[in-house]
Amino acid sequence: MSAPALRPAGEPLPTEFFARSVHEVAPALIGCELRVGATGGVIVETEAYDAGDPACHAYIGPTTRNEVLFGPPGRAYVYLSYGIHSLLNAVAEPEGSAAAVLIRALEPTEGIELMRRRRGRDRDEELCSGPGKLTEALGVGLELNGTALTEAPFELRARAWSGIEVVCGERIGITKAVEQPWRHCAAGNRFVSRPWPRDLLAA
DNA sequence: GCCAGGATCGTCT
DNA sequence: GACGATCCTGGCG
Repeated sequence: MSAPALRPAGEPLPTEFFARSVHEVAPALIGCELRVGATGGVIVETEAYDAGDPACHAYIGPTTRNEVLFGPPGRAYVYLSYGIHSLLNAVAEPEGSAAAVLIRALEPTEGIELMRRRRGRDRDEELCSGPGKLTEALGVGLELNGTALTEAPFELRARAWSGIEVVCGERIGITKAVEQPWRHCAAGNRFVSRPWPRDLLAA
């Protein structure tokens, strides 16, 4: 499987973008622009979950909850966490291979006033700096589970920033396979969900 | 500034 | 009946 060539900034991401290893898709999404309706921002933090990963919802096999993970790539997998927060993932890898990228943080760029109202916060750093926060700011709920990220209300465009440095480290908030360095961040970005540990490796 | 604890509910055992 | 891929608040220093 060969990696797609770099795309011009601002070009919509095609479905094939997601039809490769989740460990390629996760860092490639850093710097891409995600919009949902009138709101949006630049992706600055992601985490990869592959099918052989005990922390991945697909690890236990297909269920009614995780069936979207086993479907075609480029779809949104949205689920409820802690009974309160909707978390947004991008399904990756060819159909039948269940893997996904958790979108953990955005740098807000579009519809900031609307996001402030939805979040009840004013500071830009508090709008989308966490997986539960960004779904609230963007208005993403369970009803979008299974919809294509290449179609409305989603809009996903190629890397908006040039010369971005992506760093990786251990994932956050999980109890299984915590040692896997599958969290990816835009280096030095202040909109990530939390500062990364010292031992982060340059990727 | 840091940390402990509570909220809340769908999914799986 | 237990458990989260989380967030916010309040208490303490």
